[in-house]
Amino acid sequence: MLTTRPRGTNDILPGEVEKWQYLEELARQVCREYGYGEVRTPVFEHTELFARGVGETTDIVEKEMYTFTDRGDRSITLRPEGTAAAVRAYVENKLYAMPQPIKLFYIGPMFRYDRPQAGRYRQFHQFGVEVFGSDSPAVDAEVIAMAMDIYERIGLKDLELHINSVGCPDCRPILREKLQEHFRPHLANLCPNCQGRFERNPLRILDCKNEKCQNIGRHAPTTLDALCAACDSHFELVKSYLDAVGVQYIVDNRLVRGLDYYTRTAFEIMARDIGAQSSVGGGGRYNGLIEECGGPPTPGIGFALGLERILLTAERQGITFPVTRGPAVFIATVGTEVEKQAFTLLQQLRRQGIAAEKDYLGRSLKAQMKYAGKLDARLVIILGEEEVARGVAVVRDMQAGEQQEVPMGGMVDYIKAKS
RNA sequence: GUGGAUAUAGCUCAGUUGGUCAGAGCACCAGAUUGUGGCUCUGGGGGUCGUGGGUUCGAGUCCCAUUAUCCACCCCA
Repeated sequence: MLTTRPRGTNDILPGEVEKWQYLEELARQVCREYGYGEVRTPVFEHTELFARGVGETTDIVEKEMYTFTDRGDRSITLRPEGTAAAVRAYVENKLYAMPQPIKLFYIGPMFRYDRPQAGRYRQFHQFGVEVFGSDSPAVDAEVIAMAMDIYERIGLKDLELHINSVGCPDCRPILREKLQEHFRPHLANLCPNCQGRFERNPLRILDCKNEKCQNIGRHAPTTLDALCAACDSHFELVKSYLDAVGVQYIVDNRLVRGLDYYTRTAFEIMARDIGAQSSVGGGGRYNGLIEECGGPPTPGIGFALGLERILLTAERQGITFPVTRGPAVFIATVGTEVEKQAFTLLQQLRRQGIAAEKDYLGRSLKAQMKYAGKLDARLVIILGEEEVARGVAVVRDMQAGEQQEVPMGGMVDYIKAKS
């Protein structure tokens, strides 16, 4: 155990971490353009926040949270998602008193106690945004378009955007009743899971993957059949805004997401070829959540993208990220006499903003050259006792395979000019 | 929480019906004119065969347990 990481977690090492940095920077850039400010909240919160915010009956709260009691006897939970904490921060810091809407983004680790499999980990990373304080369908469209924009800039292909409207507190009870009416005669034939959902949240029976449930639900009324006039027109406007900017979508009237807080717009983005866990992102509107969490009645909407799954999709699709290059300069030495000069030169170069490296294992010149090649250094400065005595050093261009003598006094300037 | 598969050098894997089976390729290190990389050649280091039991004269090779990984269910990112 001493040398194995906890189940479902990952080390991201040099070589891999550059992809993460690239992704994160891309997301931050898009946020700048769309006007979203970063919020950094704790990775743990009071358990109660998630129980109330995410929903007591969700799988996340019922069986997937990393919950523990701290030394002060408080129940603490490692955040399983980002929205609840963002809402808490909005309320606690009274951001509702600022000019609305408030547009935030976050990026960081989330924790869920699941059985790991392809694209699913116990510690995983999400990038997400939240907009508080506007119920405009244009905001729904902005948020969805932004997510799609990010995928597109990464270069992901063949993604499917599914959208739906799950109604509001006015129309959902009506749908709920209609659904129960439809499923009641077949109650005994539903899967055990859905039998429980019948009372708690009949909406969820609609997107159950169980074959029997799907058959029974085939002719059930869908979310869109019961929308009230306000929700219906909201949904129509969202679609028209998406149409206006050319965002392709599939209306999926069986899409019901697993978190209880969604109202009206719900959406999910799926990728092919990354296994069963095909969702690379999702989100929706949550007009009741902020009030539920103790804030003033405030509409909100957001999405979250799974970074591991994005990276997995990119890998499967053969998408390459900008590669990081090796050091501009490698300083090789011959003889112990020149070590100090090499070290001094190394630091001078670095202070000029030039990535420079040297050997620290006492390697032979041949081995140093080989090592420099492995590091993908562009130039190698060879400090030989003979040349140094004459005040010069050899600079070798590794790509061209050519080298020449350069006076030590002008070395930094020479390298600067070359790199 | 349920089911299936896998677990041999840093990596990818061979290892026949249990008896030189502890190997290969790559990687790493060193040499091939005692001051020069990328190709080639030669040599070298490195593994309690996931862990713990058991069967057997003898087990990577069979059995059980355990841990981990992978895949799927469930759920979601």
